[in-house]
Amino acid sequence: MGYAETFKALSDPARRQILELLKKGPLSAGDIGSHFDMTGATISYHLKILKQADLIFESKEKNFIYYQLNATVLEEIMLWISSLRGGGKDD
Amino acid sequence: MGYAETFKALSDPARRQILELLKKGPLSAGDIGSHFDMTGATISYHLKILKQADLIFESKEKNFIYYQLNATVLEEIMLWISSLRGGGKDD
DNA sequence: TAAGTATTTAGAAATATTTCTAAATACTTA
DNA sequence: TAAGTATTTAGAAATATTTCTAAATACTTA
Repeated sequence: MGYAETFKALSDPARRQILELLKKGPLSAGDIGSHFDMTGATISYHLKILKQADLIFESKEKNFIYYQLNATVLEEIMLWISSLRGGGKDD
Repeated sequence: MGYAETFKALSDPARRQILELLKKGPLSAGDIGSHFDMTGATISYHLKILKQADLIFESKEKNFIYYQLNATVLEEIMLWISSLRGGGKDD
């Protein structure tokens, strides 16, 4: 909720990479963490930022928490950027 | 040069507003500043960030420095976001 | 219930960001 | 050249961000 939150979330390389991983499908926090050289606590922090920006959502299953990409907010960002470029038009 | 720089630049409300002002055409640093409740030095700082992110460029004329929007980087950002949503497709 | 696995939360330390004031630069015109 | 206008740079202070370690929570299964 709010462009600042979204852009700030997207400004970190680790968080962008998390989104790219999630593009292929849901992953648990642990799975995500295995791709990074960071502690689980730090991964958890980044996931929280992404969650707060509504860029991902979670679903709990058994002992895991699975994270998924949420495309809705990305659309809004695209619209904002579009309006900047063309004044709302095509190009 | 680099998504981090671009998204970081876009994460600040004042900087986004500067881009929106610039959408209508070039403005001097002073003109831009008149829209904000900040010192000229702070405006200058934000302009530097936007410049470094290649979101704007400047042209000197007389005693003024005029700033203009640079749409090129916005395209790149749009592509990155697009690839996240659809894997490169339409939706 | 007890022990184990997955993840988050709390708190601290290091670093980055934002803003200001004061001074410096750059250019214009009298 | 001198004085004025526009803008940036330097340095400091306040705040925010990122990362860690240690502890807490939540759930599962023996």
